[in-house]
Amino acid sequence: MEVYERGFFSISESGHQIEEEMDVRKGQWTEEEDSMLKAYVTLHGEGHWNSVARFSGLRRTGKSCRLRWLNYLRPAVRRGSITLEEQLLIIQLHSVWGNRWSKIAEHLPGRTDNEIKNYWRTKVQKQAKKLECDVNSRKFRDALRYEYIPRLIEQISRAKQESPSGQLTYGNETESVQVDQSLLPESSSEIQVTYGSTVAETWGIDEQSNSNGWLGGGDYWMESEWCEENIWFLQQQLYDDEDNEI
DNA sequence: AAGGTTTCCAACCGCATTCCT
DNA sequence: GAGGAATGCGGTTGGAAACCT
Repeated sequence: MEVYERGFFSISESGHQIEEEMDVRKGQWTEEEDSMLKAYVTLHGEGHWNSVARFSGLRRTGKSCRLRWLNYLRPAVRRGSITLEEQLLIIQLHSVWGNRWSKIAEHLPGRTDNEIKNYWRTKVQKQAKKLECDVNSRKFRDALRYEYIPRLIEQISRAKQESPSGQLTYGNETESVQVDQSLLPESSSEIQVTYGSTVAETWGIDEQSNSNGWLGGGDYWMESEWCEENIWFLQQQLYDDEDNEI
């Protein structure tokens, strides 16, 4: 069903402000609208979204056109599920910048702020809810630090070992990813997470993996050098992936 | 198979910031 | 510098798809 709403298009032309009232379309974009927008932006470039809305023939607001282009139609947009490296990077960057999604997105080539925000809300916040704590709480940060991140690193490492050529497969995807072994944590020190069993269950970690030496991985995840170094490294991985895809 | 529930993500909304005159 | 328009950002919502009973 098509949804239209009476609204104003407002653009400036030769220094004069022009306002025109017309029906504004809302809701899901059709293929036809997508190709109209794509064609217009390809021809005239990005920006001036109110003009795009007016002159492309689309009955959409400038805001809507911008969002559709940035989150979906832009050639650089990377589709598909978030990879392990990306998950790790998102968690790390979130610990640095909080909910500044666009800032985080800058470090994940091809990913949009919207996608990252959605990932955080649907995946990470869900885990916090299961643990009955706030995402910003100490308890949850520790759960990420001592349980989830080591597990992610372990998975990346395992995938690397299984596929020494650097070809990692996540679900249906095949990606060219190399993980620097030196960034992986040393064997476990003595740190114990008191609510261990609950957390382990929540993250889907079994007894075997709990005792394999990764969990409670000591101080490798401290806010300073490790973080910056690792963020840099993961970024390189992601940029490399992009190059390989071209 | 049907109906209910949950999950996921595209898109909207309002506010903040930047840009332009 | 002021004011208004354009753009950007983050929170939220709605609906389709997937999953469960």
